[in-house]
Amino acid sequence: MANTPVSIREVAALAGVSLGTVSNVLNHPEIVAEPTRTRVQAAIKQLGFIRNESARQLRAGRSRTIGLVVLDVANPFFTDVARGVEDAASEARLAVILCNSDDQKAKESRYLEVLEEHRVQGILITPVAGADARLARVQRRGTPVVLVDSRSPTRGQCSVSVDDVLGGELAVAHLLEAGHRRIAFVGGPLSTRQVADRRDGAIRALERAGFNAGDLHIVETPALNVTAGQQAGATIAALPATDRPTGIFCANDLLALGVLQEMTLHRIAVPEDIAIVGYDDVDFAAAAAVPLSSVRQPRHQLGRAAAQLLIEEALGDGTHRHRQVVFEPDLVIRRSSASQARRPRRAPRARTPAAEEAGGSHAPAAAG
Amino acid sequence: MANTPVSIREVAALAGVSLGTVSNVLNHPEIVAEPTRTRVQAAIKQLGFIRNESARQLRAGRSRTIGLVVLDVANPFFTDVARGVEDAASEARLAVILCNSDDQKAKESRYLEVLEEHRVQGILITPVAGADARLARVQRRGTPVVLVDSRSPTRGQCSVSVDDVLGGELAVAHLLEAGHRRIAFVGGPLSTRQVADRRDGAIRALERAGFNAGDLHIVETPALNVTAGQQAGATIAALPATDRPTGIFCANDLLALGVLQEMTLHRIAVPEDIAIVGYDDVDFAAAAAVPLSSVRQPRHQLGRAAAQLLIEEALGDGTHRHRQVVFEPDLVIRRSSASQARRPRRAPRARTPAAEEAGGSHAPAAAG
DNA sequence: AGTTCGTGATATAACGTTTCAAGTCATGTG
DNA sequence: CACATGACTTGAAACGTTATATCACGAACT
Repeated sequence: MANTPVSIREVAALAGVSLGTVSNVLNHPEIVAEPTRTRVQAAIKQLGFIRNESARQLRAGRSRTIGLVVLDVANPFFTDVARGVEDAASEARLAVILCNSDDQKAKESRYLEVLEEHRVQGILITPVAGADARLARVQRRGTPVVLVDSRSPTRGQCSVSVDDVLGGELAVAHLLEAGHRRIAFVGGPLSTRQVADRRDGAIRALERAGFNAGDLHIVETPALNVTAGQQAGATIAALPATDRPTGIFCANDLLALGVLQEMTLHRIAVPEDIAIVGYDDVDFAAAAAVPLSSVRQPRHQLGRAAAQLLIEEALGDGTHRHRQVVFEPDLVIRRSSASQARRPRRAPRARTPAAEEAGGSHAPAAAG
Repeated sequence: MANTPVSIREVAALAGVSLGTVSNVLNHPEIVAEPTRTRVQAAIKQLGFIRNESARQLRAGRSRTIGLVVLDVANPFFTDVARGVEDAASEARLAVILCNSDDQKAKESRYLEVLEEHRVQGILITPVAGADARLARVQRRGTPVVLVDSRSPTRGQCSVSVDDVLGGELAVAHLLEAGHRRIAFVGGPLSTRQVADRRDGAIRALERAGFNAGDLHIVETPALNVTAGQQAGATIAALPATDRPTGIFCANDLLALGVLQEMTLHRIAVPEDIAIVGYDDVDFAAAAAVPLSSVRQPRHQLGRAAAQLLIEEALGDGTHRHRQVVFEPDLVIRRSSASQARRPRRAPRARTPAAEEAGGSHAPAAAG
């Protein structure tokens, strides 16, 4: 059954040439005479010869693969990044080994080892917090590293990331422009870089509009999921209508959907009473009961750019300079934050009757 | 910068032993004397030696990796499968090369080639339709193949799948038990094996309950997404209330969410007027406006089992027999199909007032 | 005819590891 | 004291490929 794979040598024997010639047919077909070439190719086909990549790599010193280490393969953010990486890699005829660190230092470390052993061209990684020393060692040994969705503190490597501060600013500037004056930020834990950045962006937007940082009503959540959003939503709904924020910026879409559901439950109309903006623009955002405005990150591009930087560093002419690429997110406006002036056509039917009942207090009171 | 990686030879020189001894420290540490071993290990550490996996593989004949080829990395079904595969693989100290065929024959073919060139231990694949011959060739050349979420027609390889017929039967049996008599199936295209199987399961449930196949109201959709669900929902909502099905089984959760939204839009209460059951139990099912009942597939287990079969075939003692493993899905009952008898506590607040208006016709008329 | 090219094909030496037969050397035995 | 016995260690031969230097040979020149 498990017949030993055919080697270049057997192909050579069948074609009646030396094994060097077969190698040439494989790698430099133009230098071998036409009749010989076809004869060799026929032999390859007949025997079902498949190159042994290990032997090839051993000779070449490095493999034709790159490693991608993400925190969670199940997260759509990373799957989109992975596709971007894969696109760029396959253009350069490189294969991608996708590794899932699960945000665990031990798993990350194990995978870095595996990737180094495979002599990958380079490693793209969203590192687990505090794994800098480990990465520096990998790099020192000669494997290029590019950080994905995190920035290098030392500038000792390339990185690609998205400007989360700008994302937060876009979201809140949009809410302010729509006339909202009492604005809340829902998200947490605030120790997460992304969450903190988005909050800072929200504050920046407020300050640019003449408000103070203290005017942002912050509802910190323990996590970034729907349940946490529901809890935050309940907290907000419990506020007296006169104090309640009229615009909510959530640190991600799952939170936003939780908040949205809780608003519906408490008969607070979205967007009439409260406008909501999420973050990430997940597939479901557009398909939610009230289509969700959201800050979209160029995830695919992020992966592609990261791979390109890596390829430039690994295969380039040695003139490579480390770069920190920062992408700009953009805001996708949907019904959840549609300004009252231009209500979407379907609204009268789409709105729950609850919205009609509570729908009187449209114009949000100015709040400082 | 890109210093050449240190080899076993340099380690040997530093430790003052032969390179064979270093290899033994690496692979059979128990046979080398304690002082020598520690000396070698110190040298390894000092030089930052990393095994060259290519050289190792070249010697060993096969690599320590397995390939996983999926139709779509962004699909949560496959990401969960991938995690299962990864779990089982890492237990066997194997790395996983994850490839995304994007349902394209050419990409699949290219990746199979790459995996064969890497001399992977074996390949786990959800094949693109009609790629059987290609796979057979791979197998003939000695690389074990295990089919994931599809069954082997020839029984020439192992396969793992989930019983979609049973899933459909569970869903519809549940609706029947809750007293529904007019039942619809929403899904398509019916040429997809999974969709057809789920429909057949629905029919089986009906027949077992004494109905005919023709009693199933089939709404075929062009795709399995939210938009298609909304369209199907609109079609159903347009039916006169007396003819309208009271129980809907959707071929996946996205469709179900679309249907759910459309019901809300038309003020048809879920589950009071119409019960909905989806398929896949995606993350969002539990978090939907009305938490969605759904048929859950053991996705993680599917991947794990597939990897285990492959490992058994590739590394086993040669007594391997091909097996077709079929998992059983199970039904997760949530509010979207809660029987009227035991309404959840929150319902009175959660239901839209529309539900009250149309809520009179609870008891569905028997239909055949 | 002898020389020089040029075109193709060949033989050979790596690449870094693992394995295995063969070697060394102290220790205990007859 | 010679010798067998272990316990380690060593050296050399693979594994399959690619690159490089070499070689054969006919054509085109002196």
